[in-house]
Amino acid sequence: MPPITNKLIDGLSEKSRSLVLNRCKLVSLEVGEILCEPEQRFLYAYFPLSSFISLLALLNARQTLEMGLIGNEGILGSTLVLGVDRSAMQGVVQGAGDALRLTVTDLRQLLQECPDLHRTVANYLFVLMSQLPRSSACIHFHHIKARLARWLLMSHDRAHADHFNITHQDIANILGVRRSGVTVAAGALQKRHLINYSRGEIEILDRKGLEEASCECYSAVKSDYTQMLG
Amino acid sequence: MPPITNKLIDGLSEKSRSLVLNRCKLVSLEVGEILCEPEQRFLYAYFPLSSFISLLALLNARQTLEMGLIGNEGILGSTLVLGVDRSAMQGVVQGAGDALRLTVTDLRQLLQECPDLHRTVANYLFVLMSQLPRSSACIHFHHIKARLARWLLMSHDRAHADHFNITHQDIANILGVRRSGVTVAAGALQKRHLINYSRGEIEILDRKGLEEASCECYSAVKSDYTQMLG
DNA sequence: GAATTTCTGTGCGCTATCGAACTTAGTAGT
DNA sequence: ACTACTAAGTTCGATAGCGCACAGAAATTC
Repeated sequence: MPPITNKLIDGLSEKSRSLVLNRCKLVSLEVGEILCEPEQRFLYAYFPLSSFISLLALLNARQTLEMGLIGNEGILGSTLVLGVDRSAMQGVVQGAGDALRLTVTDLRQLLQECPDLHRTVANYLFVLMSQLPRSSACIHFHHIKARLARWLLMSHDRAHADHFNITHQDIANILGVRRSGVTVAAGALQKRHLINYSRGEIEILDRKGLEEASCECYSAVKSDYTQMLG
Repeated sequence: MPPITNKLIDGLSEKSRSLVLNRCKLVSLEVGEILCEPEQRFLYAYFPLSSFISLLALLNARQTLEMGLIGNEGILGSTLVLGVDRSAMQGVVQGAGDALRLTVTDLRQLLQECPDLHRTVANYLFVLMSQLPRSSACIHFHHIKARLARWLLMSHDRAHADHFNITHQDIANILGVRRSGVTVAAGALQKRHLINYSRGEIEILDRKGLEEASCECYSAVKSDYTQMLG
């Protein structure tokens, strides 16, 4: 199995890539670690490798909603291309694993030094914000089962493994629904042998089937991404 | 009554302001005019004056959702600071009136020439995208009546008048609900003497009352804006 | 191995909203 | 003045998801 790299970094010129990698520190992220808080300044940017990060909108303690996922196809902290070192959402580690960490000041400097890095991060930010309207519409118009299937597919892509750990309660916070609503939806997917789970461990059995159970939003967002970032 | 100006332009240095205004053309926008389509390139950016513009997420012909409003506090086309001349959403004129129009190429050049314009538009784009998670959560968790009250307040701010024109059907498309759902919600607000309407003309009678009927999202977004852009 | 905590399954009544239809009331056209 | 149209009011059954509560099952702690 080849080592997992970050696709944004992979796409850079050799020169930029080495400049970036020189400033990066390999860190290992734990599930639940909070990397940035809405409205507040952040100190580090992260290029996920095997880890992935969830972007949550927090309305209050009980009402939360995931607006995006960042895996090794992206970067947490892309708002720095706008010169803003604040995040609009909470960034919390959803999948444990490695990431490359940069300080905000280093990334600021690199964005000036490497035009291709600037271009890449700007494009990524645009893709990320383009997803938000789609996510909103999906959350509003689509049913829990379809949304759950979509979320499982997105996580599967970023987890680089057929199984990952998360409880129904955590999924409920991500989808903005009741825990028992997730149990019912997940039970339906399991009955169809699309997934398998027990006590916080989910296994993906049938991607094709999940894609059918999911709304079109999964493939729509995915093709948006490839169109913009190859 | 003083003439309505654009606040982003007002905040620029004299030099930048005149550079910008030299490239602008005063245009008058009609309700329903479509200024940009999702995914597609746009040719002009707009600084609304007395007009205002709705940003719609289009899931399909029947399912639409407003994600933001741009009045004289903003600009349509802010993604150009990312070097991207595509919009993530559909921009459609919601309030008739004037706007200052710029070509994409002119704005591109101005963003390079005027650092303060670049800073301003970058900040505005950040505020705009910060609103999206809040809007999503609001759409998902809050009731139609509160969302309608919020929308009326936001439109009132940008219409610079106590009455404006829109039908229940159009509001339904904005809120992503049935037309008759809007009728019921609007009827309740009218019964409380907060608004008055008939056949596509809405009058705001009691702002304070509307603020109470609305969710906290109205004031939250407003204070976000002033914090970032003064 | 007993006690406690965490995760999951399930049931029940409730409510906001839906989809669809039909009615009433203004407005505009000729 | 008659017609046609568009906007708004209202009803009705259906339903997805809610809030809440409780119970079983697996893991963890002591």
